[in-house]
Amino acid sequence: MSDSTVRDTPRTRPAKAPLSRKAVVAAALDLVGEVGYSAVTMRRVAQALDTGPASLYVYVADRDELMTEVYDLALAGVDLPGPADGDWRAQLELLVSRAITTLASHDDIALVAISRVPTGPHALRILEATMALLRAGGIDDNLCPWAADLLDQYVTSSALELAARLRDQRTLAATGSAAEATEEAMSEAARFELDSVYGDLPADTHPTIHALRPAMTTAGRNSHVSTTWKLNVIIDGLLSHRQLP
Amino acid sequence: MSDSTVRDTPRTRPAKAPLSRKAVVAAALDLVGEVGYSAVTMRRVAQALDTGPASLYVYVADRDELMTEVYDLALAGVDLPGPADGDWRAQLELLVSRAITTLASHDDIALVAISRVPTGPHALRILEATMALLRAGGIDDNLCPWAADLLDQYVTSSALELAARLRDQRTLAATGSAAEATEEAMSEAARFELDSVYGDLPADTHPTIHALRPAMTTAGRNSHVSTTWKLNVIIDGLLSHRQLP
DNA sequence: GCCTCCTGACGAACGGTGTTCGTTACGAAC
DNA sequence: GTTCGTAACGAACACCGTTCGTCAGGAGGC
Repeated sequence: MSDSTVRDTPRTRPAKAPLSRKAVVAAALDLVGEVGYSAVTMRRVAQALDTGPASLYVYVADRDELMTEVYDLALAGVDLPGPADGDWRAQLELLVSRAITTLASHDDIALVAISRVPTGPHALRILEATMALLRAGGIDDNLCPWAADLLDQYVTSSALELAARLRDQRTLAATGSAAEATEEAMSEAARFELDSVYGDLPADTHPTIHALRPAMTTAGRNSHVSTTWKLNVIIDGLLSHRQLP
Repeated sequence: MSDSTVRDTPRTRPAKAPLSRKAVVAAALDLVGEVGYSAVTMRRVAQALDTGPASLYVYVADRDELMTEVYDLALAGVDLPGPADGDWRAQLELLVSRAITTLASHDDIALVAISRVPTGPHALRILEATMALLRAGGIDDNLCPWAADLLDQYVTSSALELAARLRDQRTLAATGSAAEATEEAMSEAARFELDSVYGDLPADTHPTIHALRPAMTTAGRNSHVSTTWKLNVIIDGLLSHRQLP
């Protein structure tokens, strides 16, 4: 960028680690964290690797395949709980919340899992651990796949919800001058916006929303406590459907 | 396209109903059903209305706003259950499954609801009905918003899963020569693909998946029975968390 | 009746996207 | 030393969302 005395021909470039599938995927994952999922373009990935977009297609079929790999690499950051973390239920809750926070820390990468059943090595590693915990909890063998699928749906959608919240927080922190952009302040802003929507609703057509309006906003959608509450709802539901009908 | 004798100037065009926000949104919704969510471009919407892309921006701020409107219009197709449909639980199950199938019939339109809390009139109509049913089921007032949020997460993610399955079915029906593209055959194909993934897994690193392999595939991921099972799991979980902790 | 003004319509263009093609240049094998 | 397969890449294609400046046609004032 600055070395204007030396021509920046490919020959004068410093080291330039050779391209590889792993390097491409790793660069894309970093970029997802920096600029966001939808802003990760083939051109930007190439630029980060100091090459042109066409060069990426040697290692990756298309953007879809690249993002599928990025998704699995993101899941590599999820540590599996062990016996030291408590009984099966405590471990399952820990695994699920770790998966959610890890995925959400990479923006909307969970979008990859929404139309596809992930089959990458780390996705399978987590699926294995999930089903082992479910079996330990006494879920019927024939129901374990469904239960794991339900938990996966919950993980994916919660990760996307959390990612959207973090993104809002970040953009608000960037534009907000001096006002705190803490979770508190942010929730307050979102709460206010939603509250005005619910507040404008006529009481005769939407009586329940009207009556529950205080609860709708003070509860704080998407807060940590609501997330754990929802997960406990699902696990208890699973326990009451332990056996085949 | 064919009338080559008459110049197709704007002046010679037949009727051309005047543009309007409703007309734009309706055209976009139709297009979503025909070509799929991601293929609905401003240019295609404009073409369907026999105009240019720039003309749309008089009625719609950008593609995001258009799709948000399309989402709510899609929800207009969801009929609310009534007392004739059974008790609160039967009605809630009916409402949720109707929402899922309706959304999924418009491809990936549910993507709109994933980063945003929908606040359109029909979304609010359905939220009102959902919370009323939850209250009828004895869910604590302070928990109703969380419960509704959980159900909404389930609806959205299930709609996207179902939409992906319908899309696969359609493309398979288009390419498949004479082979039946029934749900059975399709499931079979997807099952085979997944089965090979699970089958290649070494038993020592993934013992649970290995042991449960028959259940993982015969169960038929995403089948109707698994969907209703999952919904029942959630509702029973909600019932066991009726009261504030 | 005429003129002005305003607003919906839209052609053209900008900057970006994913992807492909044809050509290089380099390293290994013979 | 020559050949050859292939990674690298510059250029281009067909699109995309969006904006700008122009144009036409109807409403309102004189």
